[in-house]
Amino acid sequence: MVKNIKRPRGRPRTFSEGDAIDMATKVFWAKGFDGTTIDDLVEGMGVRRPSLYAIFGDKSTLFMRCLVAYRENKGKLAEGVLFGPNDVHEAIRSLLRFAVKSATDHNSPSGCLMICVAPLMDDENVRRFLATANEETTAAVARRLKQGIEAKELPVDFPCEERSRMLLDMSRGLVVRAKLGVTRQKLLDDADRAAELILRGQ
Amino acid sequence: MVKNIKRPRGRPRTFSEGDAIDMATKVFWAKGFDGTTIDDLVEGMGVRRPSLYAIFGDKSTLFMRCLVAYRENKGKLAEGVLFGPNDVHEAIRSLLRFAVKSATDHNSPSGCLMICVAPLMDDENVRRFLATANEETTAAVARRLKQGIEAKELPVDFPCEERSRMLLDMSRGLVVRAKLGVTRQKLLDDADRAAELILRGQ
DNA sequence: CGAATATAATACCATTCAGTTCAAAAATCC
DNA sequence: GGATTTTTGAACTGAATGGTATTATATTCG
Repeated sequence: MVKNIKRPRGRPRTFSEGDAIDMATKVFWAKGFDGTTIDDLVEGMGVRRPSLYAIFGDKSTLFMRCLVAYRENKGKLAEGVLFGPNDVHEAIRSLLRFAVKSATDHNSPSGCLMICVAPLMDDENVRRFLATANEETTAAVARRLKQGIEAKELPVDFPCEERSRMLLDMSRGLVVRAKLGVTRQKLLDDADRAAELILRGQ
Repeated sequence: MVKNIKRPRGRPRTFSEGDAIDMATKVFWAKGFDGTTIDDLVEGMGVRRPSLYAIFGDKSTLFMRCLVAYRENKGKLAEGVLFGPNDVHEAIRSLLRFAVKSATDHNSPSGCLMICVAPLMDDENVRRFLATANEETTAAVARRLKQGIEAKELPVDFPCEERSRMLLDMSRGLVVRAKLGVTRQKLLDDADRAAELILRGQ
């Protein structure tokens, strides 16, 4: 029963909506919002101008969709790493390494859409989204650290909230350096040392 | 002898070159390179279009001048803090606090030109400048940490280079959060804790 | 097959943009 | 005072940009 998806009425699309969003994301990620033209998007997404406007709305609306999809993708992967089977030390180390790998992946632009691109935008929706995402991510990392306390992997007085903020600040710093062209290997080494310091304090 | 500055030949300028660069810097800092139009600069700098082009060159050239001036200004201030009369712990703490204060100053845009704006630019000169600045700043902080070892304020085996990179990554994270709208007070508290952790490992 | 529907493809439009031209104005030099 | 120099001020230009209108094409439904 593969043919369960009933074809819609009119002429079929030549692209998948999800793929198009992913491609648009890469364009914005590489060039920034203001640096991206509609023609860049048309070329990058493989979607013609009128279809682009009809299906995704204007440039700001499209960016917002990209941002939401980006956070969902990266968030799921990060959560998998953070709440996987590893102990807390390995989980945190892997989280920082994941940030570095994502920011230095040669199959996508360097840096991070939510750190290097979106914060510069003059858009209330974007601002709110980023602020909320920051709070939620901080809370998630803090939750994982608390689990580490419960598992006796961290001292009972470990300052989870504070160290969670530090971890995320650290990852932002590593990601910005990735954007500056520092190599993946150097950043991965620094990520390991940062995890070590933040968790064990040495 | 105040009148020692001989007036140049033609019609006098209605602006100071240095002030104009400072104002242009604020415009780029707030809106990003691609988000800034020449009209924004004309309005922000108080310099008319033809004068702007005649004196400062095109938009990219002007940006580069702003970037150099920005680094010189902030760099001098940061150096004063870092190599001032304080012990190494206070110096490092003050350095992080300086970054936070600069990124949350209500008299200038939030964030940092060299962290939030310039890395996004597709310009080889800018890239080289940022990479060099990063290396030089890392080296300067490491030098200050080594002085701390010599002054017996840090253990002899203190990993100066590594911790210097961590400190700067941390400051980048704090600055990005400033751009997201986190309050100065919260960031200052986190800066204090970060300095504590990075220097004393707890 | 013919009507209906949805996308593709092309061309178009008004606006904005980076950068320029040129006459008028304000100063110094001789 | 007249020539010279430099900036100002306003208007101009060609290209690029965000967004749209229109027609052609591919598909389903009856």
